[in-house]
Amino acid sequence: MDHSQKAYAVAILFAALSDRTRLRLLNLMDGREVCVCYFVEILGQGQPKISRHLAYLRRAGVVAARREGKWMHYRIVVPSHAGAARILRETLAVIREEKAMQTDLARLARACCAPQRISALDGAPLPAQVDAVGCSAC
Amino acid sequence: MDHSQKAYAVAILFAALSDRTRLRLLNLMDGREVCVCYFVEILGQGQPKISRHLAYLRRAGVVAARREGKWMHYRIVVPSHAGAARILRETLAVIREEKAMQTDLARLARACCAPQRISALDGAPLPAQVDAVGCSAC
DNA sequence: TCCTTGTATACGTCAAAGCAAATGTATTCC
DNA sequence: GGAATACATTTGCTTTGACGTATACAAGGA
Repeated sequence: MDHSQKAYAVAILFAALSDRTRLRLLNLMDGREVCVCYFVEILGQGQPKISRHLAYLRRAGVVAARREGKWMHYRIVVPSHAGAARILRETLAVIREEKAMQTDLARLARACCAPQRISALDGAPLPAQVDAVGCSAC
Repeated sequence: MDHSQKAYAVAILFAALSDRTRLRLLNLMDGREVCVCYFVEILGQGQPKISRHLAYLRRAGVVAARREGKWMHYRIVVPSHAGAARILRETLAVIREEKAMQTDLARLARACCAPQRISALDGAPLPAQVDAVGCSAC
């Protein structure tokens, strides 16, 4: 889906960013490609709920998914609308400063150190650093 | 209402910004204090609709209202949450570049030149420049 | 006091979006 | 091939929000 030419691009981005769970997901994906099972573990919320919010972000063109065997990896994509890209970058910087978001990241880091100690993550691919790129589908 | 201490401050701001009409209103208020009747005239939408969106922005702590006789003036207030303030500033800068937003501003400028030629604006107080300030109620 | 004007809110309707629980699908392991 | 795993989607329900219409409120003038 490409909202770049629409005058509504900015409003659509804001709708995607107007939910706490989605902001937490984006914070975890900031600079990383993360497997769904990590989101479920870190946020401590049901898998269907996580999946629904990821689908919302995907429809809004804010994240992209990649399949690797049975695992799905999500990463942030830079919106093709330049203004939306600026706002997203600023947003990520702002939420990074929140205590709760730092807690999420700390939990992610800790889980990555010993994923085999968390049964749900045993065998799952580790989050990997990525550089922000545009969506290949756009 | 003070959202500054809530972890939800950013999500609440985004909800306020996720509507096209509200973005247009904010764009018109950028640097100006504007009377409701001008919004109705420039956007060409029903007065209750405008009023409801202004109330939404007020509840979200993004704008403040001031009464002058029977006229109500609205202006942007800088959110007390520092991150929200940054995002709002960035947002205003982004939408300012949109063609449609510039058209709105041009219509506002033209209406201000000869308000007496537009019956709905005859006698109404002109928009006046303001500098962005915090909400006095906070 | 009544009337007009400017603005706000209430009401009813409709669509979107949130959640939990259940079900479906794709992939891997044995 | 069959079970198990990892996600996605559907279902049913509730909440939220956008809209138009109608009405209430507030201020100023007759």
